[in-house]
Amino acid sequence: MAKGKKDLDLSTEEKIMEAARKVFTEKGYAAARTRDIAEESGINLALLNYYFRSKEKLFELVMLERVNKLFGAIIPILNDESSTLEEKIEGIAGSYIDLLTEHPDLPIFVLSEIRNRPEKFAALVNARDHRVTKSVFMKQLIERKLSVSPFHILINLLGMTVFPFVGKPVLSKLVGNEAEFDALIKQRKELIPMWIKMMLN
Amino acid sequence: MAKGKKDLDLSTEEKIMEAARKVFTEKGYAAARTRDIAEESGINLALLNYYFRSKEKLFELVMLERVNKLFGAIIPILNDESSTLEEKIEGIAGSYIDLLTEHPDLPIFVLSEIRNRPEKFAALVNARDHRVTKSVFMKQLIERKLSVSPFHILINLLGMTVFPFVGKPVLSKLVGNEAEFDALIKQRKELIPMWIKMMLN
DNA sequence: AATTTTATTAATCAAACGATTAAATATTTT
DNA sequence: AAAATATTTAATCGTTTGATTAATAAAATT
Repeated sequence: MAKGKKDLDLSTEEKIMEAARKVFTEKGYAAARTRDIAEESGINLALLNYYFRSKEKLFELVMLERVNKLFGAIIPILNDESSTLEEKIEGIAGSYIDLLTEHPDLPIFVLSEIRNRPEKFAALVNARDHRVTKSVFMKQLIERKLSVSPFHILINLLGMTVFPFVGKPVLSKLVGNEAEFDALIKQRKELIPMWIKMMLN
Repeated sequence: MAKGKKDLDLSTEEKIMEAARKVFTEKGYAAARTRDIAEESGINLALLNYYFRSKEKLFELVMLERVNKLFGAIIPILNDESSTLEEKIEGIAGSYIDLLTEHPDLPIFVLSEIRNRPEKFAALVNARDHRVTKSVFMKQLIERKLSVSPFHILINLLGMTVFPFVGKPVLSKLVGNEAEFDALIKQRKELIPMWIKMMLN
């Protein structure tokens, strides 16, 4: 075996990954130090390079996970052949709000890292591109013969759903405290589909 | 005079500020190097510290500018005593889209820096807090006796307006190219007020 | 049991980076 | 014009940071 791991003891390797997820997501690539990750996972600094070759490589793995998580939450819904347009709208708002309630800084992490180094991460997005653009969801929108581009509806759905999390550091203070803000967000699981459906006429 | 500048030749100081705006906004605080800023402004590295004491202090100035720009675009509109609710909605969508078309990475810059160091920048937001919360706009929303919290309307308005810029690196690829995406955004100046007004009933 | 491979540690390297210093040049004040 | 102050430069200092190395411990293989 090339490297005698991966059978049972993902232990050390997985401890590093877990710490990497946390530190990278909290601070972003540039501000995260390999020593932070080592300390967070309770391992020796050299082990990070032993298992992952470099900070950069480790980050790429974390980034890939995050992008997959972000796209993975909607792509299956967008492409479900058996659900109606309305059901998809409910599904997207619902599952995204659930996901982002658990991982509130997922979108801002991914978006700001992509913006910091677009060349590097363009491929990550492009690879998942068509599964949105040519989705059943988009076809169903087109069938409705809207007076505006279907992309507007998609942008509105994502904007109303995701933006509260992106703007959370600012918005939660406006609303009051974080608990009140979270309560508002929970309400939006049902409100957003209602508003979006209004736009379909 | 304590320091013999600020009469005519803001030249050097302003050259550094200009470069700092660009480099910080492009890369974020952590990834921006003082040497980048020096090179970008064509000055000697030591001048940065001579004029601004430290990278940190220089950044604080840039950050303050950015936050002011972001809030400054809506606070006057939110608090205009003479305009109707509907006019304010049109004004916010319009002026924000204009501002962000010129400075597309303003929101993601501010939001990600606040998220990276919330303690440091909490005060910046708090100071401008009440001018949103207790704005004429919010009062006008309350008068409408909506079935949902007025904050939902504010979040929707900001979400639909700002999110396209936050998500631009991803969304513009979905839509096609950047030009098409910009065209869509331009349409939204009139569409967003229409959608928001629908929500007021 | 001996040997080879894998895992882990402490120490350290080299480059990057923010910051400072001391000297030189320019500008302002007297 | 001389003196004082402000501006600019080149060189360099001290840390931080990603990465490596050499030695050791543990595990797997023979």
